[in-house]
Amino acid sequence: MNINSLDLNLLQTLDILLEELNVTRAAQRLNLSQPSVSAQLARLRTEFNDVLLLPGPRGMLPTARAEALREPLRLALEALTLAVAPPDVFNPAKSTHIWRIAATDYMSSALVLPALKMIRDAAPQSRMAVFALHPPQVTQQLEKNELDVVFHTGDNAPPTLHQRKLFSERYVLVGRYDHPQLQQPPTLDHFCQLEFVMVSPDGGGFSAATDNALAKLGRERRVVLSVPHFLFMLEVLANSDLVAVLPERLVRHTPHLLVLTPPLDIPGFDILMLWHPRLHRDPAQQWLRQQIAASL
DNA sequence: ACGCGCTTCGACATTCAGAT
DNA sequence: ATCTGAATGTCGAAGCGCGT
Repeated sequence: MNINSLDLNLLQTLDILLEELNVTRAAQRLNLSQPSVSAQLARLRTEFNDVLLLPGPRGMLPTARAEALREPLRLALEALTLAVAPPDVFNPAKSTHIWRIAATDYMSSALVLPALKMIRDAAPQSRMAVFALHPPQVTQQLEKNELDVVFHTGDNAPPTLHQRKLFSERYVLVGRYDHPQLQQPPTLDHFCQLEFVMVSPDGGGFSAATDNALAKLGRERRVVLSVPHFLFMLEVLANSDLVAVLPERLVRHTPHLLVLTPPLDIPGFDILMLWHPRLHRDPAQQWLRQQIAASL
């Protein structure tokens, strides 16, 4: 018996033959002609080196080898049928899935937080793991099935991944609510005299989109503090006279901060949701992506 | 003898993989 | 893209064994 040369359809035929013990009825069930099933039985006999079914009164009688095959064959075919069946419709109420999402702390605040309640309500037994975003590694992480979904800015998104634009973000000027220099919307001159804190995810950066926009006007600002995380920046803003230019969604639920429109045009950015083509049609993953998009 | 069911055969069609 | 050969299917027919 060489499993590589065995036609799986022959096993299905044998299974039905062992049930019916009648070649004619087996042929009817298989939608084949009786001679075809007879020929398949002949091939099965060659493969198993056993006659398997002996002609008897009103049908066939199984050999001991055929009897021994009956149960394991049935179980194997059932397992195969289950394995190749179309995936079940995803049922969030019963799901114990662990969702794996990569995001910056800003994206966690803007995206994961709104989606969390919807996901928790609909799939209370599921869990969520948020990973730090490392843009150069996301393609590999998705390929290795280490992540389900990645939040990414619109520029430089890997083209091999599926993507959905979630929203366009704009920048706002933020400082503490009683900041003495923010009680009136600042002019460009006042803006350039403020002292800024900024986020540099890679650490140590003192220039960002705001500085590029200022440079086009021949102006510059004073960035006196560079931090790696948005969370620490919010603490700095609330407890000092430093100000920051931040994505609007980061501060829309922060009560003790003043949020103003900057006195110059700073190009915003798009936020995308990225996922691997392998997960594109997965019902559970489709549900997760729907929840995230619907929560915005 | 007859009916039933299995096997085998021949002729032909279809599908598929491999070669060109 | 096309050709070729193998495998497998169909149908119809015939032969065989067995039970009635």
